[in-house]
Amino acid sequence: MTNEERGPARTANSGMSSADDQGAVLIDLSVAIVSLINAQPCCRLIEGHGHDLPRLPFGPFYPAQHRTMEIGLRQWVSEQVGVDLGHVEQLYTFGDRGRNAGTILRDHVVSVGYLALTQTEKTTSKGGRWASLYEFFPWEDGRDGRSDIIETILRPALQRWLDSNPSKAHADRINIAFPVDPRNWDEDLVLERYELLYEAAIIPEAKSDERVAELNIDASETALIGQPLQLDHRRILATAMGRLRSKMKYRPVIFDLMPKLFTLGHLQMTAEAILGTPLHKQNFRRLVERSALLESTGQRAHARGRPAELFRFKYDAARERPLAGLRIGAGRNRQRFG
Amino acid sequence: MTNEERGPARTANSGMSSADDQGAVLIDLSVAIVSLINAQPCCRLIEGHGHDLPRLPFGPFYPAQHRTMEIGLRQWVSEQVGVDLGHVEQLYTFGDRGRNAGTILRDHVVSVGYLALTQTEKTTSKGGRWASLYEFFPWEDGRDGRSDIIETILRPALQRWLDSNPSKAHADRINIAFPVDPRNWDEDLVLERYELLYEAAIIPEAKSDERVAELNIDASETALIGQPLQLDHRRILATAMGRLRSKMKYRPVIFDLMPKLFTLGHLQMTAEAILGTPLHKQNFRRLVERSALLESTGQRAHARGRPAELFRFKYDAARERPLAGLRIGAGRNRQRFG
DNA sequence: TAATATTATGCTCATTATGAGCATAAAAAG
DNA sequence: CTTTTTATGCTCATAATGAGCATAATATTA
Repeated sequence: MTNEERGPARTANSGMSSADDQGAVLIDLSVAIVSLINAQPCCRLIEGHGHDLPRLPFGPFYPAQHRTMEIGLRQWVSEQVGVDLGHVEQLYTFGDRGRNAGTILRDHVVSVGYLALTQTEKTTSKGGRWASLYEFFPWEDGRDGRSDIIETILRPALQRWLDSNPSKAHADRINIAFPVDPRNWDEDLVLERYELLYEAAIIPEAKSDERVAELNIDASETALIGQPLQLDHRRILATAMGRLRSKMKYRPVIFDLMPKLFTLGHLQMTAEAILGTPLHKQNFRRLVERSALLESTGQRAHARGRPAELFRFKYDAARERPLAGLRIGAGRNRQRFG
Repeated sequence: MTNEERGPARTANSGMSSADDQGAVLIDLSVAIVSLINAQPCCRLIEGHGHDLPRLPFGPFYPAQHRTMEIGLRQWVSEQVGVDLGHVEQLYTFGDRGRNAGTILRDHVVSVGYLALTQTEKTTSKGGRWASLYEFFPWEDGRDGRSDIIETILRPALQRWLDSNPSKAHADRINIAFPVDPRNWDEDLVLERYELLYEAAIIPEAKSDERVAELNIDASETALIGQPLQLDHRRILATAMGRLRSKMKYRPVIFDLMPKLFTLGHLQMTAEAILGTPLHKQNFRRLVERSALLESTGQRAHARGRPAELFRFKYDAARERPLAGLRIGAGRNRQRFG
């Protein structure tokens, strides 16, 4: 009879918080709080002090105090960051030792990453500040055409990496993450792109990894490829951004970023900001109308140009079928920038 | 200056495994190992002893020994269960205290759930046995028409729950999870259905929850709505099944369940077994051919009927675009059972 | 051996979803 | 009053999808 068949002995008998238990671990909850500010998708950031880089808000999870991790998360975010969260979603649990090497964190910390959406008006702005997601991933913003740094910095650096270590698998990954034909760009692959750049030692955080010797990029170029963060927070942010982009297409989560009343133009601007890609206005309108997720108020918004109708998110419809989001770009490849 | 701004003090100074640290936690890795056996999607199960229910394989994570959780998982699964895993994917981290109440587990255990795919031939079958997923979720198998127990047992019980606690939100959830028109059945919603039945106190495991008073269903019917598992393992299994069904549609993970050579009929049977729904044979063939994920060997398989061509998974194609899976049922509602 | 059952494969057809663009409307800005 | 700007309505070609008809090639069995 193996130990497995008996069940995990350590949990079945006495206590488990004895100091010499080799499995004892602390749990941190890290959260990417995303909101839309001035047409930029932003996240909440806590300033670093001294030599420390900025970081995401994170706090400990005390299982004795909170029935679930999400409850704990909502509470300390509300208290310490001053933000009331809308949609909250668990992303991934990082137990990777290498990524914390050489930092303030000792071993045995596992961090659970979360994505949270909020609307800026619901914020009282206690701890930290808002920063655009594209400060960390400049190559992800393709609203005004694909960023130059892809061709001028990233692709050459990736090529150097590939040359020093030729492999068909690596070449394929580069072609998927950063396709030569921009029509094949897949905006969901935020994490895949980040991990590729990390593995290729282009991202400065890779220096902390025990498996990486030295960076594959000049110090002068480092500033151009995005703001680094503490620990693996930039990775968590990449996970959050990828998940949000992907989820937007089949669940109506975007409305957690919108105010009560909004125009279709505003909604489209929000979608474009998150996806980092321009959308065809008439088709976007058709999509939204067909989704039946909105209801029109009689009112109209006056800004520039022709006044637009003000819509409201139809909560009932959302509950009836949370299945249908805005299926943006679900189908064939569209032609972008034309 | 709040504690948040300073950074988590407890991680910044001395040790963290002191016995009186209120945040110390043990981490268990639980895994749904899925394989296809006799046209049934199965998972590896460890028998319970005495009063214990069967359970999923799970083992402790020792951060000092394994660089990542996945490495730790693969190792003890290989040693203790005797299975070499193919695709491995983290599902969710459960820190929910309520779900463990009244069980052998004390507080402060957080379990990280995994989905793993394997091919039965790679198994040496040390610990445990294989059990069909549909033993735990009989309502999910719609290959031969939607199961009777939906109408005879589940819907009446859900209705009783709704009556005792009327709410539009609950009514909507029922309609989404168990739509009256079978064409609206969404096979991905495995977890949503399980959680609904759990909340409605139809699933026996709900008895262990500190928030649930008594079951909403006769003891005589309990046996018909699936085998219960220890702790929250049935929930993990539901998460795994939902994730697998959903992922199959955009990533070629199904090939981790297939042998080297297979016919299109075999592939379709596998897809149907996982999805729990019949598929149109000619259209399935068209889909697979268009995906360009397969390459034909010259060989043919002789069984009953006309011999079928044997195919092989084209590993290169997969690497070149792991983006395209078998987009089964990605589009409009198909007519099932006609 | 001939008929039948069974599985595989090729092909058509109608419908819908999607990408793209033309044209017009209604306001603000100059 | 003209220009600019944003909103909105509509068409068209093409690709994807659901459904089914027809035929091929084998095993099974009467």
